[in-house]
Amino acid sequence: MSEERRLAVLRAIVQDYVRTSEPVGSKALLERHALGVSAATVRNDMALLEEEGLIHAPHTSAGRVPTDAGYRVFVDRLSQVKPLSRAERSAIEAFLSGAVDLDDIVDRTVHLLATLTSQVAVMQYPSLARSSVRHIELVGIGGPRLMLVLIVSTGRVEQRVLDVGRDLSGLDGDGLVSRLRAHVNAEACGRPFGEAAARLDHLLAAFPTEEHPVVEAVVGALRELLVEQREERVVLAGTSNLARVHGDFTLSLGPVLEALEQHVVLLRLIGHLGSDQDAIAVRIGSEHEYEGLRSTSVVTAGYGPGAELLGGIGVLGPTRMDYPATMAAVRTVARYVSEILAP
Amino acid sequence: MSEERRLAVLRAIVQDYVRTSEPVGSKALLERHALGVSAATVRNDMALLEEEGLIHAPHTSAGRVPTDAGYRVFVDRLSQVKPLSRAERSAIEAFLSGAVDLDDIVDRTVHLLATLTSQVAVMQYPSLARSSVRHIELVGIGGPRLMLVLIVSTGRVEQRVLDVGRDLSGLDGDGLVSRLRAHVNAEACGRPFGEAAARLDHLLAAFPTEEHPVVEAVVGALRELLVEQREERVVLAGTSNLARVHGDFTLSLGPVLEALEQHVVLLRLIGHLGSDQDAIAVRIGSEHEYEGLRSTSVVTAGYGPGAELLGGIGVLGPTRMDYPATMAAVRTVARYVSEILAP
DNA sequence: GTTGGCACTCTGTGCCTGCGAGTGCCAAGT
DNA sequence: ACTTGGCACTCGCAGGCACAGAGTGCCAAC
Repeated sequence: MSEERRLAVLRAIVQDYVRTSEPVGSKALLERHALGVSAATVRNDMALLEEEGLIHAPHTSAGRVPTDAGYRVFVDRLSQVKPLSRAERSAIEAFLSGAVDLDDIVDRTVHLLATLTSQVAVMQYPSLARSSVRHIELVGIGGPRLMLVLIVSTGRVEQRVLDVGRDLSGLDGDGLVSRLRAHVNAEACGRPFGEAAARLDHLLAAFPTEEHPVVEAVVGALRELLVEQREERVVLAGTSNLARVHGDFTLSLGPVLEALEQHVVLLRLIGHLGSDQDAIAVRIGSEHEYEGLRSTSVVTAGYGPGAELLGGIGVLGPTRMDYPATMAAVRTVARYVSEILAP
Repeated sequence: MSEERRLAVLRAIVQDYVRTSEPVGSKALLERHALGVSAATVRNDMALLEEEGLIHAPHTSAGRVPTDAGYRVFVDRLSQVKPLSRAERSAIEAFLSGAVDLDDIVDRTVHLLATLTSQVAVMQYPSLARSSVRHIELVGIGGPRLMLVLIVSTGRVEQRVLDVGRDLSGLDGDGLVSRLRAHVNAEACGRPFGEAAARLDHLLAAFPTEEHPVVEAVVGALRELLVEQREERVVLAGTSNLARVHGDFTLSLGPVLEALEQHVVLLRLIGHLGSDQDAIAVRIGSEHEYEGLRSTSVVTAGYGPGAELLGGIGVLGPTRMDYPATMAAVRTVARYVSEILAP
């Protein structure tokens, strides 16, 4: 019994099962794959694979189905990411480079990935925490209310309205707002979030005492925006693709849809990738922490210009998915997004 | 045969069917509803109702199920929106008033509505077209690139980066940007979109000829933002509730999920409401234009401060839904949102 | 116009059977 | 020490059948 052939059998089983979504038997295997041995031998190998926990028979006398562990071995040792065709690559590039906006980039990317893989695509917005401040804008919007706009190096914009407790609409107010704007930008512009937040502390000294309440309100709100690195947004597309897979296999949609709604869960999913830029992470079925996703697999990659990691994108589908193709799609799209974000 | 009683029978059928989701027979009806007549009489009435197309028997000798037309009659003539309890109302108010942000308001609203009704909730962002300009900000972000930020009266922010074809980073550039900012705001601030866009045309005259290309680029981009009233965003929540209903009834999820992904479809759904602020619109099953939604019903209402209509919210569920309760929830939430957006 | 009764028509369920796919194991071959 | 062919065995699944139950439609009587 060669270890090598046994793994070849596993590979064949995974490939066939992904194609047909039906348990695959020894005979069917021989028809589609030139293994050079007889059905009986394959059966012996299958028995061993089952003992190792890599495949599993739904009932006595049905074909075999890969287990999560089986897919794991397949992904780690038996498959290689198959590169996309030239045509696909240029189509991707064309589609993505048409984007006008950060929102638009994100939007196009998830849709692209969803169509490309016919599965659910997820993308994390370029993370605030890892970005720097490009500009801060203050705008009086009537009465004591002030709008803060924070423009991030990635092109993302965060805004918040706050009440400074004093009417700013007069000329005095305008002057104060202008001075604030200048000082705030001088301290924060171009710096990464953590640093910018720290430097804002020294700002108070530059203003007369009677203006301190206003300055403090503004600085406080800005610190919140910067430090809190709040709600990292996630966008997804292709949910309807879930219905398709639901059709031909027992995948209860409820828990999965719930997971997709809970952005915290999604962020964990995408966030937990290694620091390595080019690595593709695959989480398979029971490997998931979140219970509702135990019947799905997720393929993720990080993106960002150069070695910097701004966020992650990924694809979610049934454990029975075409891993090589999906991994290729995710990797390629991640690369193009990185390029586009590179300014 | 009194018309009145026949409708009472219809009402009873709808109520029972909504509760049990099983075809309701004449005998079962008598047990739960005091109609004061015998089963045979009910059967006669049912036969007539069926002739009118208001109910329908899945097979000979199963109970009856309301048709879409039946639901229509029920909604229009047989039900009244049942007001929410005091406790519910104050819970809603508390939850919504905790919002800090426009994004947050929208987010909380959809989630609230989804939980309240256990169905899918949809909300249209306060529409740009019906809003006015609060402020426009121009920010040079290095080289020839300029960021436009449009702040809308509802608190929404739209931004776009554009290339003006000339380096703005020097002192000259700063001056130009400042003048542009001042002029643009003078023309557009406080005006509704259409008007603001029109007035921007006269701007060119205020600048020396050599600056015209830059001014034109900026004005062009602004016009696009204002006029194009592009992508009106829609947010939804509660998708996982679809799985529940899928469980106990034949509702193929695929087309519905597809519809939910196509924001254009959703906008149509919500947008097509009468101009009347307080009206609740109900579209039932086959009344939908979009085919994928033919097995669902949608309850929508408009919102906005005073008589102004800023957008719509709605709930989507199976035709077999609790219309009075859903309508009550939608209406109440719409009112609170209007209040919150009022200031 | 209402009621009770009766025959009829369905569906859903449980049970049995036969079929076929696929396995496990064994004994023989290389 | 593997590999191979053969054979008995095990299940799941589809089809056929009878049976019970729910519900209707219709009719004759009130």
